[in-house]
Amino acid sequence: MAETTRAVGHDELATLKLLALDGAIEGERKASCSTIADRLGASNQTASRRLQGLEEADMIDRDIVGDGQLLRITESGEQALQREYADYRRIFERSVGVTLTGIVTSGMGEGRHYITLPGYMKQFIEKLSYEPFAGTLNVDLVDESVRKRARLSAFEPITIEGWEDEERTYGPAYCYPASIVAGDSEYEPAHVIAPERTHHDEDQIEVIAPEKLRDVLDIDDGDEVSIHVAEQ
Amino acid sequence: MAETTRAVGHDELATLKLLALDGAIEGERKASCSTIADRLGASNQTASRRLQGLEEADMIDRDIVGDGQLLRITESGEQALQREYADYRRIFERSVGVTLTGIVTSGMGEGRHYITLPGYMKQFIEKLSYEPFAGTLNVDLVDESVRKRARLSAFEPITIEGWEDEERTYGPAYCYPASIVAGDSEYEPAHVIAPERTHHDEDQIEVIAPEKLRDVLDIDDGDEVSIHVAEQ
DNA sequence: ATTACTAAGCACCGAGTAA
DNA sequence: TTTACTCGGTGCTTAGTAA
Repeated sequence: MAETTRAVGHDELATLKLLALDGAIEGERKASCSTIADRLGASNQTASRRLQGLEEADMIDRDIVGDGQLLRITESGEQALQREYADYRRIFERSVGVTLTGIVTSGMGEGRHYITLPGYMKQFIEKLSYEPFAGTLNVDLVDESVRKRARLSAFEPITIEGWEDEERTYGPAYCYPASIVAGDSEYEPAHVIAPERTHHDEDQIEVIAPEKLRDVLDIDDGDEVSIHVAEQ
Repeated sequence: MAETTRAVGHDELATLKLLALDGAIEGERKASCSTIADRLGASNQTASRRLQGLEEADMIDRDIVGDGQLLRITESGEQALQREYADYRRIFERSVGVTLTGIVTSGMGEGRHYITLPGYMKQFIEKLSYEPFAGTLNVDLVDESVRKRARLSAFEPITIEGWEDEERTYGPAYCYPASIVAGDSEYEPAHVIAPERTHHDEDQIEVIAPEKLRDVLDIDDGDEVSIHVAEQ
């Protein structure tokens, strides 16, 4: 396991939130310590240290360019903000689950190949308490859900460890408990499965379950399904 | 104007969030410094100080009862949390406006009386840039919107000052710019108007506009309307 | 103009203690 | 048990300075 990243304090998190409000999640943003200091109500030395701290904690990437710096929030920075967001949603909303919507589609059969590998399958049985059907349900997320998908990073996933054989290494994956709704039918248990290293703005999602979801839910390519990932 | 309350630091805000997660917005919650200290990852002296600070800042009410304390988040405490929540919504959602839904209803004609008083009317014309129709549209909010209504407190309102004549005093009110949707019609400009001191869980809302909304939107008692309060 | 180092001051933290 | 005070020690903040 890699060295766990240095934790950030609440002051640093507030600085990170400020950068996020400027759009530093979507891409690089130019800023200077003094402008940040003004908005924080602190000295620019403090702003400088906050940014250094966030960089040390791997929450931002920085390029110092003479008349300021180019800042970008990293994936773990976004996750920290998503966790905060989830807290506030839990405070002010009834439920904090995430419901993702999309269209059933045919993947390239990769999912089937990977999940049936013994190195993964053994962990599924142990950690998910069922033996998954040998295939994944691929779902093309609608635009709104592509964005909502990032909320998953605020949840505590079930971690499937990576492993390796003589030929190559197989990366870790995260599983999120979910229920799948299609029309009037709902199926549980199921899990959203995602590789540890996921691209930003991923527009597809894969689901595993003990049975063949296409059969038990009577769905096929082009049908709409909802994937409800439960709180905790 | 009353003495503006002492500002809270980010550490204190995090403590307030913790209490909110325990449900201290809805009602009184029992807690002790040591349990809070554990969850904060700090000493109970620090927890004690945080609670003192939050009380000083008028964000919580406390009753110390020997084997702990009874804590309740005040309205300004909830507002501070709503402002944070609004920040995170702005980061992760496309829009941070609030859309409230409800049913048109007949008020008791109080609104009409108050808004036509010269002490208020003069300010409306000056601050809203229109002369309101002499009456308010009363809307009974649906349950979900009763809760969402609290989000308004995160927005910057247009403040209508209170005043007094020989007989009595008239309290201040807040106006929030809004557009009103009924069926396929949308009307703008309009403002949600709320007295400064509002009860928790208020289930009705009043709207003013330059024209008689019942006429221009062709609505009557029992019709559903949406009130979109814009960002900023 | 930047960022960031160093050093002085001060505010915060937590142990001990009292009520 | 509690909460909250006092009091050292420490670490954070800011001013000044360098690059």
